Amino acid sequence: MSTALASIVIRDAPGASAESRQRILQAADELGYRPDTRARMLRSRHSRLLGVVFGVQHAFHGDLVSGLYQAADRIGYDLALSAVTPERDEQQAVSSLLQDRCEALILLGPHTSTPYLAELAARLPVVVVARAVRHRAVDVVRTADDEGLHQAVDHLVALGHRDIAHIDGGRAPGAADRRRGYREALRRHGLDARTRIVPGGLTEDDGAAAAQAIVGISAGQRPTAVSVFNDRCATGVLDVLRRAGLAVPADISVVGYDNSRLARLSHIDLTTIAQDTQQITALAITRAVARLDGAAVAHRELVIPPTLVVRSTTAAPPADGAGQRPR
Amino acid sequence: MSTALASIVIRDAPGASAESRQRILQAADELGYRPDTRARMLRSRHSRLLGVVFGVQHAFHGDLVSGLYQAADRIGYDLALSAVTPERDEQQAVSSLLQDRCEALILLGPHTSTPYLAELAARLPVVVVARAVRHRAVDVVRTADDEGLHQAVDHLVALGHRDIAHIDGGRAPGAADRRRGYREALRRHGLDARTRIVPGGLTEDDGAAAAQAIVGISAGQRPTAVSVFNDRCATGVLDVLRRAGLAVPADISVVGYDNSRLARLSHIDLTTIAQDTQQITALAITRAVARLDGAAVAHRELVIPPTLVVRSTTAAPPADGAGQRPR
DNA sequence: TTGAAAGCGCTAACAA
DNA sequence: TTGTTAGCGCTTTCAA
Repeated sequence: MSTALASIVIRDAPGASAESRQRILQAADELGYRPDTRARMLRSRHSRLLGVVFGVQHAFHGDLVSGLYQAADRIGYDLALSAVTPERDEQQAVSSLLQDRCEALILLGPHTSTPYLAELAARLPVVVVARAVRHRAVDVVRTADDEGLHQAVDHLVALGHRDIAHIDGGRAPGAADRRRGYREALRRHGLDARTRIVPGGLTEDDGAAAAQAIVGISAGQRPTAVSVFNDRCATGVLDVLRRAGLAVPADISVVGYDNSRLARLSHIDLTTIAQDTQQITALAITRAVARLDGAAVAHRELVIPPTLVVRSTTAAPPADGAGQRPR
Repeated sequence: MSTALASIVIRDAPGASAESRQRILQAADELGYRPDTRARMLRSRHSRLLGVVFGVQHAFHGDLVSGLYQAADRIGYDLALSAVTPERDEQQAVSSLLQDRCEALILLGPHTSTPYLAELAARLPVVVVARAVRHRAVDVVRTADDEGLHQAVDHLVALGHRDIAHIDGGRAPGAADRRRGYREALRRHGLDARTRIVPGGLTEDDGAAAAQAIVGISAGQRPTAVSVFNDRCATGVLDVLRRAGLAVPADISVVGYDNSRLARLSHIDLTTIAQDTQQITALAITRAVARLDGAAVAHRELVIPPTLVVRSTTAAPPADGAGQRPR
């Protein structure tokens, strides 16, 4: 039995008889043989390894990573994870993946500059997830965030709300699109004049601060509904509103964004906009592999529609119209 | 210039003149040379790579991963991350790391059986973090969880509480020790008779359910303080208590565990027991490397004392002694 | 269908 | 201090 023949069998490649196959497989099993990934990669210039950069603190990235593992597994690719932490920035995370000889990079909600991403994309295929990037060399898979806010606003308007505020995400990936979606939706409903954007952010604390501002508004002037940048921020909002004695949704409705595990918790039970993580992750993997295979790609940017998930933080505005005219 | 000389310079190994050093470094820079980690590992039988298995949904694991990166970086080791997700179990996570030819494994709060861990430890050094494992081949770095609950109970007793319940973590890593610590501390204060353990778990939902049970107790019988398995579970508890109209800490005090980012949020501001993640991660890395170097190890298990962090969810019990006698 | 031989990019041992 | 040589464990020709 030559090593070459063994190689064929182990890789499940064509060109070995059924008999040899069985014998080699059995021997391998007895010896506890494990192919050495490094040697294999060294020789075959083809690692079947996709690098993923994610934020270790982001619950939503966790959901994406789960989906990526599944999608990669289905087509026989492996994932190399590299975390962004408070002390480890995206460039460090990327550079460790490059050393691992990944074939392509998948970046979750990266904050790095477009020029840097472009430079990276010149070296290997780069797929950015959950953030818009305007550069012809960078592939993007993201949710139609403007559409998400249309749905949120439409839902609230259908419930009877006229005074809807938006707590935004500042410079976070996706924030600009969501802000724009909010503005457009209000305009479509002829509510432009009531546009109110409250500075927020990604975290619970950002939401808490924004909610303080809203609580500070006199009852007659206060919005009857708030759409919030993301679920995490929305939980901060919920907490502050309730502690200030405002009932949700009786006094004020709240809509989140992401449909993260947080939103699904029974005691939070947040109405939110769900990003289709299964599809997003599947497309990200497919796209990365398509680039590796040199396949032609029709659309550089894949924009996935989100869906509204109604839970218990939205309802009709107070019957006395507390939010619309002074009592 | 031979490749061997170049190798010496690139690795920053002794044995090259300052002049060659500079010339080679400059040439490498111009060519955009990056050493191929795989080839390097293949040759040197020594990957300087430590495998880490973590739960992608665990905020606390995120903190640990951050610390591990820092500690590994300091001694020139790299980390290979492998996530446990709802669809990817620990064994899968481990086996992908083995293929990557990691030199040692660091497992964060693993749920796998001791026999499996032992089998693993027979192949390469295994350091388990944040869970007790009784096996001579497996190293452990963990917090003195019983001590943590002593501190929580001591703090509450010092504030004047006599009726203190514990919402436990079931079969989660560390839960048994915390339960025991709670029991011991009550006994030490002569409060054995008031021992009350409420079934809980790791998640917000588990906490919410446990809190419902507490809310259901008639006011006179209700504990005036609760220590909770972890911060995540405690946030569920807080939410349900407050919604039921119980003020925290005025009516009831709550202590969490972990000092995770969650506890530090301004609107939660949870009194909690801090695990020393910096020290735990540093020791985990040190220990793994010590095993690789074949160093003698005095104590297989490193148990780190936690510290109490007092925030705003604990205070003296209600003046009317509502929790101690029927009104 | 099988085996022999070459070599992926690097490092280690040795010789010059 | 530098260069030569061999080989890590695998895959890939190519010839038998």
